[in-house]
Amino acid sequence: MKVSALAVGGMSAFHLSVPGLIFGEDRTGLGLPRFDYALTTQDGAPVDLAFGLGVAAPAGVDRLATSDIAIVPSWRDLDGAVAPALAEALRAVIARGGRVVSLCLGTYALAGAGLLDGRRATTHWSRAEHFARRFPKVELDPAALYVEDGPVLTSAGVAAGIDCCLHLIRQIAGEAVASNLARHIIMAPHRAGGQAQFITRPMPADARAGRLGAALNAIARRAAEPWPLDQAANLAGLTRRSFSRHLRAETGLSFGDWLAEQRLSLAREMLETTGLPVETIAVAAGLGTPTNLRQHFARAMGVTPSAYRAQFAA
DNA sequence: AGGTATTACCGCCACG
DNA sequence: CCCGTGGCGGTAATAC
Repeated sequence: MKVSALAVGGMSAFHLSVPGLIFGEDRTGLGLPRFDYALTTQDGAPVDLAFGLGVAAPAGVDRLATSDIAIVPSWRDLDGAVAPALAEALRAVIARGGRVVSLCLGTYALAGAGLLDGRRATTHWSRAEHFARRFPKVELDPAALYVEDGPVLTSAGVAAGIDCCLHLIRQIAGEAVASNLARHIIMAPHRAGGQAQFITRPMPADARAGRLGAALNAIARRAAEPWPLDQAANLAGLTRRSFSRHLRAETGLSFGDWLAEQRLSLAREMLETTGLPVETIAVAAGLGTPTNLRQHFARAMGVTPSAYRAQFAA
């Protein structure tokens, strides 16, 4: 699978590193496929990034155009037009059945290329107002971590960009592999796209640090069991009020939503890797009844469990 | 597909 | 005073 990221002059190397972290390194040991990953620039010439870093030997837009996944990790000229060659390359990716992904301000490039007209998208919150004014035809969701609409996937700040790339990995290689990779790069197991750009900590240090993090890990590991709020709070050594508050500050979610997310993750994994009936999976994932499972699936994923299974198998 | 019982959520405020 | 905490309780959501 061919994956390319576009570097533009003056951008931060940090943004540009995100796709490389996910697609550029050999992660076959974690169950990922081997990606053919490369950096590109618009004219194929080297560019200088911010802070004295640079890209020495990039490929050109033709490489971008023929990729399965084309990623634009940032963008600099927020008021200028997108070069026709780049716009054409991005459109070509979609025309060939590939996917175009933006991180952070990269959404400007996709919008400028006309890829987002009539579609839902997100970008960094600090530019939401400006973006909305410039691209009124784009349905901007300034609060989301990432938004998927057809072949186009857009995301918020850098940390959300990692969530977004993990989302791609989940679609490519499945829930188990994606969680594995998330653990490996010390991210929270996975944050759903819909919520919470405005959390206090973009890189959730809940990764095994602190009482809250430790408790959440323990609960996530046994998410299928019943977890009354008081019991969960107790495990963290907090009152229910403080527990709820900290959890929201950390993840942007209420405990109920957070727990449902963990259970959905279990359910997805079982749908992907087993042939068990939906009823069994609902019980085994802690979601109780198939009706309940279907409801959560519809809300979070927009598909029924069986459709998800079929889609994943394909 | 609707009704009910249970639980969670979160604004508010007093406290240290 | 500032700020995190913990309890209260009306309202909302959830599960079945």
